[in-house]
Amino acid sequence: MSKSNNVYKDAYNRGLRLLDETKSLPSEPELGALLGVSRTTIRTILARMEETGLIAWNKRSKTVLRAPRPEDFFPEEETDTLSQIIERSFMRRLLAGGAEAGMQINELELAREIGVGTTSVREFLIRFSRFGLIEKRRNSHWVLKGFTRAFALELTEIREMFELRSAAAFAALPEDSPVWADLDLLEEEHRVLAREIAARFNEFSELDERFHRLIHRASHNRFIVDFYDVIAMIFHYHYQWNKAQERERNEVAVGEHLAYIAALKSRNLGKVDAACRMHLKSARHTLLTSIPDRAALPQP
Amino acid sequence: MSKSNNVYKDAYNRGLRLLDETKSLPSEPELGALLGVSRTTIRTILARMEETGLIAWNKRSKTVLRAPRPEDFFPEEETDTLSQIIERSFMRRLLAGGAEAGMQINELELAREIGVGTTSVREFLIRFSRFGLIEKRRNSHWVLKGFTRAFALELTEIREMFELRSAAAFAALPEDSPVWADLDLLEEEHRVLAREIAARFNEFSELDERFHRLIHRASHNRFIVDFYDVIAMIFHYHYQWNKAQERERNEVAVGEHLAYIAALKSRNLGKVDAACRMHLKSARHTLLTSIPDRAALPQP
DNA sequence: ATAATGTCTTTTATCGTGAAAAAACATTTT
DNA sequence: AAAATGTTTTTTCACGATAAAAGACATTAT
Repeated sequence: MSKSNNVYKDAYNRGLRLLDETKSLPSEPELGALLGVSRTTIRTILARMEETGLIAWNKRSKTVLRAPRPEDFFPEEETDTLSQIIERSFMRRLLAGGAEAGMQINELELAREIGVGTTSVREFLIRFSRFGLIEKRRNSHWVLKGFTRAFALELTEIREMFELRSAAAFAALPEDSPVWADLDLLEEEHRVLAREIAARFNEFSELDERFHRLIHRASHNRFIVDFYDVIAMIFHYHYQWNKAQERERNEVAVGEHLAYIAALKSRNLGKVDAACRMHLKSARHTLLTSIPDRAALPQP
Repeated sequence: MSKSNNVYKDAYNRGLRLLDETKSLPSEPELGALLGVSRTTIRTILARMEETGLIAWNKRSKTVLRAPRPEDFFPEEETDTLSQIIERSFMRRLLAGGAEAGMQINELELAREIGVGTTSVREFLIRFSRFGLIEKRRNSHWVLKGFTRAFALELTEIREMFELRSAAAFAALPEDSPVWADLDLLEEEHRVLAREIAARFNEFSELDERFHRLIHRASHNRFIVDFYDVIAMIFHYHYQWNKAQERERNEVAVGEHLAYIAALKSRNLGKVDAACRMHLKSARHTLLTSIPDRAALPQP
């Protein structure tokens, strides 16, 4: 079982949704661009669609025969990347408690437990190491540094530094920059969400990420932009884990975002700075209150 | 050839140097701690030392029989880690020119060219990606972003942000912090180097790194400390590549460091800020002048 | 002539395997 | 009893192999 065909399965599922919209499918290169996969994969998808009677396929003509049924879709869990699977397992262990700082991480054990090869686990750990939560001992095991208060403080310190700078850069962008239109769109989405917050508060975190990424992009600095990956990752798992007062928190945050957006649109650096600080302060507070305040272990 | 024994060879070479100093070697665990390897490796080393008549080994007694000769050492190139080998090859290609931004990086080709397995190359590229010079296209090749002017500017922007903050944190450290002693030692090393700069200017870059790392450590922020790896890596290869006016540049830098150290010792935040800015400005200038100013490619 | 399809080649992603190195356990020595 | 040595087990590192996916080339249709 050297490589799973999740790319094909995921693209196939997304391809099924196209069938609802049209009577016939576009050309293979076009489909490839649409689904973000190569023609090779597209042809495998088309072959199966033909086989299951979804389309009639003859060279250029790809006529839709019937609408896809639920059973046509591949199961969700078969469409995940290996690294997604590993990440989820790893984070579950990490957040499930019992993951004390200083603990050793065993590649082989992890691989066996998840049921994958060691190579994939190694590569995951290397990628993951940039989040600052684990560290490699040369020629030996990884060490867990722990999702501690210190970690959260270090993370938010950088976040604040970067975001204040990005926000200032954003406000200084010329009138005709396309980001202002993006910001308007985001503002509208925020307003809609604010109105229906009671029912849709759990949609906030996705909006949050898009908003902050837009701002960070104004820095035109790859290190700042990339650092948002660390924040996004932490917040993603943090929110899965800590649902306390989620609605209230998100409601407050939406309000802060709107104030922040207004400040940006005013192009008044003082106001931008104040609104940004205000929001980051409460984001930090939220993160910190959710971390159990156990003493950090001494560094070995 | 599944794994080279470079750990053993490197530790063996370092172990040989111990023979000059004593008549008999310490216990196995002690040797392990000294050379930073496991007892298993120590025993392999001792076995060979016995075989080649360097020591007489019987349980606890490890008597030195003769001084090591040049031919006792393993060749330098056999002591390198695979990742060092790959890094060197990769950077040579990157700096040797012909490495335009936007160029594709082929794992298989790299592996074949260097004569290693693909896994090692993949792992290297993943680790290397945090330097911001390459980027992965999902399920496909890596893309070289290029060692461009933009890169240097983004790098130095972060560097300046981080170092100003670290320097301020450093100056605010209490009198009894051990860092002041470290700083005194470094200051003395700088003075010695300044005196003999004509002959020893090439020793500066190592001192430079130690100095800046000491300052960054005062931030107590893992992201700041880790970021220095990016800077160190860039400067390391940059200096190998660009030897123009090396002596003059280093002479100036030593002077700036001494002023910077004096400012830190004064604990006057204004002075620290000024000295730090002054030094970082000339560091940035040095880096920028060495980069050919070819137009950056449009992002795809 | 351009753009699609059909076919073949190359590259990436992942695994199992085996030697190097670390770590754990058992035994001996001081 | 503590610390060393001797022995065994486990883990890390790196490779070659193989299926999935991408990409390149050849052919055909508009």
